[in-house]
Amino acid sequence: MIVRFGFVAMSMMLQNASVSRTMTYQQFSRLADRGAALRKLERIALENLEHSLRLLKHCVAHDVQVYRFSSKLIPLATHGELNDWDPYPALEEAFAKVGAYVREKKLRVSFHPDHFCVLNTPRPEVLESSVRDLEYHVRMLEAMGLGERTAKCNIHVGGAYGDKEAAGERFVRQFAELNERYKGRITLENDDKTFTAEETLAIAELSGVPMVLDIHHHAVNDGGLSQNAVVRELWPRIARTWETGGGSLSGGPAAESLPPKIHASSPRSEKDMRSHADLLEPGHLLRFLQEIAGSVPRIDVMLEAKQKDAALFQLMDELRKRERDGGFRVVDGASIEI
DNA sequence: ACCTGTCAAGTCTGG
DNA sequence: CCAGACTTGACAGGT
Repeated sequence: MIVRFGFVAMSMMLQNASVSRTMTYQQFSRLADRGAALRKLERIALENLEHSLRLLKHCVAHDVQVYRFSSKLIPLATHGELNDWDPYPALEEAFAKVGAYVREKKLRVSFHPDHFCVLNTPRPEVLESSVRDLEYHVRMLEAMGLGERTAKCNIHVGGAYGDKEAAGERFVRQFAELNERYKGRITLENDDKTFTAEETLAIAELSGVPMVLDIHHHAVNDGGLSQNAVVRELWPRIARTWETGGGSLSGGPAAESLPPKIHASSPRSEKDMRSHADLLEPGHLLRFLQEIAGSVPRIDVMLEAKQKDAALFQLMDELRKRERDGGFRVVDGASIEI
């Protein structure tokens, strides 16, 4: 099984390469000339896109093929007071350039809309803004020219609202009502407080979307399910959610589908088990990979460590040291065979 | 140059 | 019903 490692958004190694530069709404609204203010937002977005391309080149230079874009590429993009603003004429070229590079280098990229995108909310106005947030992310992938088979938006199920079962059912119901354009883009990830891996998987299966297993979230929110049971009972089903490439309605030939993806991070400390540590302690991840090694030919691991790319390269250093008797082979700067 | 409170957005808890 | 925590990178305004 080939394991590729990736990281999230920013680099701790490149200087002056922020991919999340922004402007507060208060600052925006203070500018007298609204047109000029919008041009300023567009210039910030262009800078974020240029830096994203720099990040991708940095990835390629170090064999990294898995990368998650920042969600903050276009500042204030989904703000209610800016509904009339279309930033794309100014950004089309920059997005196309990023997308062309992704395709040329065959990178696997994604977005992770954050906790404001809650598709299982009981509040209509929150659902509406969640769909707007989804539209924002999907539109960026489309502007990059990346198809739904390869470029996804990963989200969580959402809140429990005092009745987790009903909340899960509401996700399935409200997801089913979404435009096909969004459905084919979504992957679902278990979270660290509410929806466990088992619960998330059931919802992902009903919705026909791939599931991203976060093994750190599972460790702190396992719902009483042992690590063994995850490997034996859950993993084969999780792997199956990836076989159609996402969405039973939009499923295509398996050859076009993505390898399963998991998230890995280490707890910050014994007292603070949920927060992410600076680096990844490889023991837990290696044991998990070892146990599922026969199940799929490829898997991608998104590292969610505070030190981002630096943590990935530190991990690879560590893996090179353990290679001899670790039961795996280091393939290149960002992948192993296990 | 550096530090601190704040940021558009949601949910949960505790008062 | 409302304030504060949660969480994150970066801004904004101060020294």
